[in-house]
Amino acid sequence: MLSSYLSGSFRLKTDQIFEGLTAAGSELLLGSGVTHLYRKGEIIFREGGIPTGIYHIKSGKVKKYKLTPKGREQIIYLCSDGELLGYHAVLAEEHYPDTTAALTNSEITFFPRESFLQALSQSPELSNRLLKALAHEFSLFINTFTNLATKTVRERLAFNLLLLEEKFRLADAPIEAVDIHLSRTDLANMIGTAKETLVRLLKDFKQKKLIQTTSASIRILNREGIITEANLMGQQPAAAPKNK
Amino acid sequence: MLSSYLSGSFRLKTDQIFEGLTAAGSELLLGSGVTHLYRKGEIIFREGGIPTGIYHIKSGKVKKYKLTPKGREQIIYLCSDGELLGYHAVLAEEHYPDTTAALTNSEITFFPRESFLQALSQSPELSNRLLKALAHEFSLFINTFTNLATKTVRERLAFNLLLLEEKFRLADAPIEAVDIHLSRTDLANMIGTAKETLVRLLKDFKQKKLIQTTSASIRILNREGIITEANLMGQQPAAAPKNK
DNA sequence: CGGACAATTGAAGCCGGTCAAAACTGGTGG
DNA sequence: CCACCAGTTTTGACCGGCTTCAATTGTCCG
Repeated sequence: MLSSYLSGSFRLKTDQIFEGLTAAGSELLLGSGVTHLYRKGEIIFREGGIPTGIYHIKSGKVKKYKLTPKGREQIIYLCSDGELLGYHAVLAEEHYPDTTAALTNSEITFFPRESFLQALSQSPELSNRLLKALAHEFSLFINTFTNLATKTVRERLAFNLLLLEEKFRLADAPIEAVDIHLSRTDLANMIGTAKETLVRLLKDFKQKKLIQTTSASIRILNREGIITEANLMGQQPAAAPKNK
Repeated sequence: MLSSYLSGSFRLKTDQIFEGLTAAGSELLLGSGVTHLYRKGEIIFREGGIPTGIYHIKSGKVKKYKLTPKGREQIIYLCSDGELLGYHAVLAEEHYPDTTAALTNSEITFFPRESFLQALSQSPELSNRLLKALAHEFSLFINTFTNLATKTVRERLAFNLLLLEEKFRLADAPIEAVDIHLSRTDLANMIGTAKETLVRLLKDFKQKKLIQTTSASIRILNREGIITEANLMGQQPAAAPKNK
């Protein structure tokens, strides 16, 4: 149950999408990439824009978000190195549905639309991998969606801290030493709440010794406690269906 | 702006996914289908189940939902005739992320997993269509997600009424005579609120002559009014960026 | 050492959830 | 055809989680 929520849900399966592709088209694709450095805060593409290609994060972290009519950012997803960006819009032949901006300085490779589509047409394997990745993303997103719809802010915060811990964990680092490095505003916009509410909840978790905070980062001290707060399995007796 | 929210967002692009496919595999696929009648309320597949194939709705309507720990249903999407079900899980090679149940008596054709995958491997066109459909679904879902995260219940209700009006519109019927036929509970679970809240808002809309209700259906009387309630574009002056 | 921005705290009020009861509806059988 | 029952819808009352506005404190850099 719990594992089904957490496992794998911190990263999309786009990591190795280009790896080991054999068809001719994929070489063409890989050769056509241009790498560019984006500075922290820089926008990579904008909602409503016409997609001209896809992006691959070599290093760094970016946020995908949508601007609400009221001017708030709703963060939809955090991408980190290895992941692919902007291919939905190319595939769907639609404008970008969201905006992407760098959270940290990031190295990102751009592949032109045509090369991508050509590679796709010549490599059934690439096509299959993308299908699988998209379908997988979907089930993750459904989870996020349901959480948002049915959980309290406190529960969502706890849950997101667990996900973020995975996402900010360095390849070799022990899980005990993961610093979640994200501004209060961004974290609030991820969870879908106001900054102030977020701060108060963090304070509460801190007082309960569940986490440790500085203005720049958050670290989980008591994972079990956070899992309890996230209330991932509801609190009704696990195996007792109602009367009927 | 408005059109970008509404147009096309009432139905996924899976309608004609099987139409006009030429490759050998697709004939095999189509031949392998078995049609079955599901009665209102019947469950087609369950969250956590192993996907054994995909479903195609010949007639009727179904809801996709996730059961929350507290036992509530969060409805993720309504599917109507022509749409495809359950292919995400097959493609991702994962268990079903949600449950699907018939809202009305429905005729649904089942295609076994193997036939589907074989057709996919033999028909690049099918593969492309699925990619496009999935990518499109994504942008729709991002919209729904953002709405949920940032809008009030009242706004979400108004917005969903507009979408539902499209979905319940019969092929030839004028838009003025569309009856949205959905229980209060289902509608509440779609919007992500309590039945009682929903009822009170409907009452309010009714008093303002925006809609007309019976216990079994809802009809929009004043579309402009509902659009206003949905507040799709925020209310700040359209073209006046702040001071800076 | 300021200055600007981010984080925190305080206070007030409303939106929306929950519980409980009443009214209504559609379907059934006498 | 009517009375009845089960399930759904509607209404009422109450409360608590969150949002908002406003002011204070903290932090990072040039």
